[in-house]
Amino acid sequence: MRVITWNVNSYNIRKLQIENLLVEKNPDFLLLQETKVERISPEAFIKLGFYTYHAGGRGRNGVAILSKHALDDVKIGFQGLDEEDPQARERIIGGRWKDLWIFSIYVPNGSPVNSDYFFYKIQFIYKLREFLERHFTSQDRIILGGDFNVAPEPEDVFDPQLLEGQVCFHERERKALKTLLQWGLFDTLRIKHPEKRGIFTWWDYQFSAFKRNLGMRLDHIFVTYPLSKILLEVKVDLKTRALPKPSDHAPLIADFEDITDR
DNA sequence: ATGACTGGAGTTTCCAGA
Repeated sequence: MRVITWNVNSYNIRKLQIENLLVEKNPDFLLLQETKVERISPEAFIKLGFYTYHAGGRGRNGVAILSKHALDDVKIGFQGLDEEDPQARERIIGGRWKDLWIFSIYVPNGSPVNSDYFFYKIQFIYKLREFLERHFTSQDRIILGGDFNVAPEPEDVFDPQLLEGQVCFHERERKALKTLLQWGLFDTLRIKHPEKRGIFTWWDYQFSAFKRNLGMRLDHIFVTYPLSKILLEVKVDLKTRALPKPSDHAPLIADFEDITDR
């Protein structure tokens, strides 16, 4: 079973790259963020053998799951946040296949640091933990994939001294993310690559950042314990980031043993 | 040379991204 998460930075611009990724990488689930559109027409993906689940808005945000398997109990937004903020409905979509729950998540960017938006970002992450507590236990099979807009550790940014206190690497953001993980989630990339530096999923469009590998690891596939035990490999798809007209994020790919009924 | 990017909205320049 293969899961890919990718912040596409505009569905319209990246549509062909998305189709190529489905064909070449053949995932069971492709989680998308920043579709920036209200609607995604499912026809092209049906032809490739994928169901489309999308929650988006005009011009920004937007999350989707392209799935080989029909999802039941599709959830959009979550209680405790979307009453206060309609945008939360464009930031999380999930569904169930057999006893597996899978979510595509786009955490707010939060810039600038210490603005209202920054604290909304922090609150979003804590509310996400409350959402998990309310609906699941850490023994359930759950995959949370997406753009979390937080680099968890100093190893996850190109220059921790330079970036300390900046958005996406601020102490408060990292603490919130740690609290989320402590509910019972495992960072799949670090299970397979515990010590490696310089593994990133986002590079600025400016400053030839990709070529110089000046990036951050902001996109994650987090899973509960039962899935961590059947994890096979995790890697960043650098080839897609190196294409002409790329997203500023690269796809992150996690492979698992096929799940069995239990 | 002291810059340098991309996408969307919507009309010529601003906002957001991270």
